[in-house]
Amino acid sequence: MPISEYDIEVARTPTTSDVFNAVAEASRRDLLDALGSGEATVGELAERLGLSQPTVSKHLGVLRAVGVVHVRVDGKHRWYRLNGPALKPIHDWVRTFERTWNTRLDRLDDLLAELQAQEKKQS
Amino acid sequence: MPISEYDIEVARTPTTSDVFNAVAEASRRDLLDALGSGEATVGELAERLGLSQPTVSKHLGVLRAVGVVHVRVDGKHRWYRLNGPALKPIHDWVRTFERTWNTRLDRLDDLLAELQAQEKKQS
DNA sequence: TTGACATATGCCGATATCGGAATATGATAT
DNA sequence: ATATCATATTCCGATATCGGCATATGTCAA
Repeated sequence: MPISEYDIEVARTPTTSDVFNAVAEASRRDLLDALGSGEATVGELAERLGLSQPTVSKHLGVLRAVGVVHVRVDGKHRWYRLNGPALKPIHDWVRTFERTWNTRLDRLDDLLAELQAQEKKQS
Repeated sequence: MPISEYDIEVARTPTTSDVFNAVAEASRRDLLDALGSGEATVGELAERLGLSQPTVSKHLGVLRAVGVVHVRVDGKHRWYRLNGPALKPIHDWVRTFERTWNTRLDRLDDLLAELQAQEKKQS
């Protein structure tokens, strides 16, 4: 009996369904961290993180599917770069729980400390 | 040939391995959102979210395993409550990318808006 | 003790994951 | 045209997921 394409069974949620799932894997978080310092090539990332090339390509594929990285093709190289804003949904969600570990004043402290650090840098 | 207990194969990362994995599932995020307004019972949560009782119990089990919820036993009821600080690792990680979508001034705006909202509430 | 209620647990089928190995695709240089 | 380098894709085995359903555990009340 042919299975209808209409009744899809959702067992595990695909990693490409949203950013939360994509980022659940530690290696993928490592990749994003590595891309924080700028564009990088698949080979570079593989060496830096000690992962095989296919593994890195696959992980980048997932990250690309949810839009958290972009690619720039350059000859036989592919430069991957971070697309931070795609992570905002996570930030926004977790932020609603911030009050449970931080008071408003704590956050003000954080902000001031940061401004000071910035001032130092620019002087 | 008997398989040694020492060579465990890690295919998919278990949802109980860390908070990131636990929170990857949308239903579990919904549960945490629901618990944001205070303690709740398994039955209450099941009805509020339109999930079956076993499903809720299992999800809460995962959330409890990573410490993001705590339980209080009360007769035949079990009151689950949020343990926000367990979400901090997520916040801390995603925060390092905040600069990619928010400028310092944007965040100052956010803070001020929040303080105003708070003032309104207390007046 | 028996029964009703609240929750946890076990088993199942369908499915998706992850890394490894092999191979395909694609671009550049000779 | 061919060899080489960089990356993507496919197939595989082992494993974990998720919801449904049935059932076990545990608590209170009559």
